[in-house]
Amino acid sequence: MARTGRPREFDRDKALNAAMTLFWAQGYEPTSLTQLKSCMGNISPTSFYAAFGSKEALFREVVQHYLATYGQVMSPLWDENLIPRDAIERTLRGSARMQATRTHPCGCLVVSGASNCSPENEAVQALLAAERQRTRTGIRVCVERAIARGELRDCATTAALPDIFATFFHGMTCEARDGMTSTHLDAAITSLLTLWDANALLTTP
Amino acid sequence: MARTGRPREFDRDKALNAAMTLFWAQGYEPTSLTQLKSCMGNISPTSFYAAFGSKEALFREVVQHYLATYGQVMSPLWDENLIPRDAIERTLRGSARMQATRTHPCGCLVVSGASNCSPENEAVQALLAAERQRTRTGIRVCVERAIARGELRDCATTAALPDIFATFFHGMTCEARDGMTSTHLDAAITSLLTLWDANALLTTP
DNA sequence: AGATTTTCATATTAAGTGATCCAGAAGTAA
DNA sequence: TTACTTCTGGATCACTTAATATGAAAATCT
Repeated sequence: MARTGRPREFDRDKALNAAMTLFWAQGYEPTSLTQLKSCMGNISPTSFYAAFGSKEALFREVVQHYLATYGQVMSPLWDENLIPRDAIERTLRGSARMQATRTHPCGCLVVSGASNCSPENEAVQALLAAERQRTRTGIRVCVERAIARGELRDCATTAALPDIFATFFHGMTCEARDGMTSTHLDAAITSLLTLWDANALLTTP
Repeated sequence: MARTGRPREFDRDKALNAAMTLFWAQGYEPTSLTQLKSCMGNISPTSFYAAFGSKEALFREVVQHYLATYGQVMSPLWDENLIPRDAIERTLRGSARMQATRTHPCGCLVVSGASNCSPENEAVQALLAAERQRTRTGIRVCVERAIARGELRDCATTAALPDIFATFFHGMTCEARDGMTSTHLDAAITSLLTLWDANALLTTP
């Protein structure tokens, strides 16, 4: 990108990662420019704005970076090569493990990154809301695919499965942040999936 | 309380309710004193501090008020006269209906009231975290009581039930705020409870 | 009445907010 | 070298934050 001129003295990727950690832990609004600049390597305001544009632009970049890395635990949802049940199980277990890992802030950035917002930052809130909606759609598509493939009965219980999984999925953020371990979440997922199996249809091998 | 002196010109209860609505919608930190004073009836800073002490003191009072009113949807959890399954079902359905009602902000204040916090407001965050822990305990006690009463099998699946219900319960806040209707939540609860029934023991009538 | 108590409106505080300006430093390109 | 581009540090911007100070207004109590 910058082929000429004075080279940047700080590592942009490291700074982005540090910002992600801070936003992840505190959320968008409570995180101040002062905190950000500090954790990004004591960079100056000028350097900050030259490199990232604004606080909101940085947050949007952080979200993209999060989705491309930690957020990939949800990629099974969109993998049509996987059996639907497998896709959902992998997503839930992968998210549980990721969200409860203590090497970074707990919970999911998309769920808790901008949950408290004043009216002037509605756009930031909407950004994450849209991403959550995408997840719900992915879950629903998986369940519908399972029904279409004859792996799941088409009944009232299975019709509610997408909402159950989505609610449980988003609830994990609260639990992980409150200290629930990956082991506990995993056990809960195991039990929750018996709800799927109780409505599964036998497929001839 | 105030028997003598100039009487207060604004309605303290109405002001508290208005503050609750604002905190409920935006969360603790993004809600400014200016917004609060405005929605509480354009009261002056002096009146505000005389009546409520500080922003944090007001929030604590708001939480108590919330627990004493809207938060009562969880009271079945502590009602030992109820059959455990009934206690949990009433709590879930009552919360779902309350959280999705549009006459006030969606979701649960205890879950979303201080989810984004800077370090200096950890105490506020801890206040709500403690309340959520109380809920988890209530759910767990219900399940354990059901097992002790012989209404639920004592197995791995039922051991995970408290965590499932708690995670789902806290997840409802995210769903309700994102627009999920009471009807959808209710249907999800119905299906989720089949997980209980699948592990229920027959009680001789 | 007059003393006391409490609330009110206005102005103001110090600190923090996100964001910009400017002069100089440190590179590349001719 | 000289011209050009980009980054850095520090000062500063206008604005908002939560919280106070001051003095007058409005009630009760003696």
